[in-house]
Amino acid sequence: MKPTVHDIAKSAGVSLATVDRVLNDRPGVRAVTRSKVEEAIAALGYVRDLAAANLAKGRTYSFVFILPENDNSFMIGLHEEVRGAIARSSAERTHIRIIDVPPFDPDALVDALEKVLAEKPSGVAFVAIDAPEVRAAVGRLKEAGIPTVTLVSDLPDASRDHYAGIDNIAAGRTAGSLMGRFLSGPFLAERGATVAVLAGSMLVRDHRERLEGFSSVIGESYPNVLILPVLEGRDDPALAETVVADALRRHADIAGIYSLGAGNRGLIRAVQKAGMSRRPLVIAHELTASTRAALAEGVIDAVLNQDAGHEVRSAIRVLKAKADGLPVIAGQERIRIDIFLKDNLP
Amino acid sequence: MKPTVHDIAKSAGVSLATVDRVLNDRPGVRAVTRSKVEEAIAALGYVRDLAAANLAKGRTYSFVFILPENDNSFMIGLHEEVRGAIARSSAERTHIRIIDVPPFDPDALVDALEKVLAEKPSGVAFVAIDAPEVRAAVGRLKEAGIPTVTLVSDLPDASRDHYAGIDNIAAGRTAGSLMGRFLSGPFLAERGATVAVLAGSMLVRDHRERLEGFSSVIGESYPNVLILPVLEGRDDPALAETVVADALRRHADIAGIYSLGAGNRGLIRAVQKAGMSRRPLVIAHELTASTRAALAEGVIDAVLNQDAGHEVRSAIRVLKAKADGLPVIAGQERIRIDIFLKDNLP
DNA sequence: CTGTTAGCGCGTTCAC
DNA sequence: GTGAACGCGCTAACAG
Repeated sequence: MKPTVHDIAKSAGVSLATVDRVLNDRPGVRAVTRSKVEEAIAALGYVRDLAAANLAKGRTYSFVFILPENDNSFMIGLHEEVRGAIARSSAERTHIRIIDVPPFDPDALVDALEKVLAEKPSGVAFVAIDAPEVRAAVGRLKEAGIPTVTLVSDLPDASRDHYAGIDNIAAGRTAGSLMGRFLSGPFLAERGATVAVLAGSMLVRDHRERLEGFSSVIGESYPNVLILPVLEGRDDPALAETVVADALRRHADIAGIYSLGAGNRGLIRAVQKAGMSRRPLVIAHELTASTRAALAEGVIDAVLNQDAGHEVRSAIRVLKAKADGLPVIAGQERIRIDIFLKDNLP
Repeated sequence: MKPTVHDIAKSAGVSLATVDRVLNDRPGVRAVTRSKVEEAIAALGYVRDLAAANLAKGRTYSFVFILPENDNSFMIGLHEEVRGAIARSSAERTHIRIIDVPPFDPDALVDALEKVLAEKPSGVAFVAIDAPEVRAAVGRLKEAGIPTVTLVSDLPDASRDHYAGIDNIAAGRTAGSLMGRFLSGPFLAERGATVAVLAGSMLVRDHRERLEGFSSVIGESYPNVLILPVLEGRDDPALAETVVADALRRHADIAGIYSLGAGNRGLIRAVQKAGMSRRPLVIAHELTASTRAALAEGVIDAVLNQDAGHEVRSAIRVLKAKADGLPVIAGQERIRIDIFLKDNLP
């Protein structure tokens, strides 16, 4: 039988209340008594039953997700995953709330973080914007003892407790590797090839990192590949279509396109309309309805993906663990860079 | 406040015991009373607190994992993951036990399943062998109301409740696609290329399925690629080395190797020793210490992987859910076909 | 058929 | 400082 507080009390010759004070290290216990209890705990190999403890405390975890009200498919999917978690949370003793903030707006994010701080929830998850004010706000949360998790986009050197997202440099490198290898045959040979990169904005950290990874692999391993100046589509389908169409017109020799941001609907349309004799090789991020269809049709050749559902569930698990002062299972919380070809679509 | 059994009892004008009988649909309640209670439950939107219920019941889930005592890295890793789960399970009210069985031995597996059936655990996970006796044994477990999950290798048309593993046909197709695209440049062009396939044994279903997927993609999309007769290495490094070395000697033009089973240490040695002017393109399964090193060094070009940790955790979650009659989160239980290049190694 | 009562393992008053 | 007693939400005896 697993030892309980009763066993400890008996073994240490004290009462339940004293054991409890030691367990939750509350004041009002003499050092001698305390160590007696601690010995008993160690000797019996006691592990506290968290479920029973939470029941007795009537504890309920309250988590807040701060999400940008972006209207690209990925962010919409992320919202949905959080809503799914909310729907399920009735069964677990967990309350989750979403706060929407305007995208790419550090001040709005800081405002939201401040409001959250006042509520003193059990934990906060948010899509970070890489700005000093944001880091300062996170610091205040940490001081208040509120666990924080960054979601999708990280806040380096900050005091967040965990990052639930992919390694964007590695993602960019992976894209570069695939691009280089896939191009090797039909285009590269001896002549070299030209590649376009479509980003949302170079102001966002994850986009910068992906570009960095991509460029470095191309530079190291595929010197015959020329990368054109980055196109910025602001994660907006309409704008993306325009800039891609324009680029395809001006550079008839574009052999590949790496889309490292969102707004892929526009990219897909531009490629389809271009009606080139030989389609460029396209590698994009995030598996959505449109990228999935394009992959199946052969308009896109590979999709790198981060599993939003995994990110949300992971954030919740980590926040709960941090709130309880428990360790996490590292392997379970590592967000993979999924690579999808048309052959391994889920 | 979340409604409790007390609220229902009051609202329905009955006692706690009656509410409990209805909730766990136990006999001894008049239909009228029952429906009164059910109405109250629906009206109040009651959801039972599983943690409290388990506490009261003193319930502890007991799960059994039946694993082949194979000594390849993947199976060893799988064992480790289960042991990790066992280590963690002290905190949760869960008991997990491992039964080792000789590999590729249907009778031994059936024996183990029978023994397990006698114990009446809360659930069973096992690496299936595709044989009628095994299916029959699983049927008996189902009749006894014991949830079953197949692990890594499935049992089609059987009454297992869930399969925690990858889609091996899709994995084979993915390998085929990568092989075709990666080869397109340096070799294929117009001349065509020769590819070798190394399997463990064609008697195992997952190996057969991978080959099937691989061959069909090559056949459909890369008619210039010639697949040599399958080499069987019995998942044994020494034998694998022999057969691969032999194949490389006899076919100087081998441009690619797809290793769809285990024993990759041997394959890697053979390729390294061959000292060919131009190394064949190698795609293998399962990320282990040796395949990881080979990937980093460029001896292997891509590794398809199934996350053993995910499979084990998923199996446990599913077994628990089935034992409680609860639904699972489909997205969380889908085992991905991970693709690793040297750039996205975890 | 139905209700009463005593716990499950733990946290929290209150007295002592 | 320390201990006894009650309750969290639920189940499991045992009465009636």
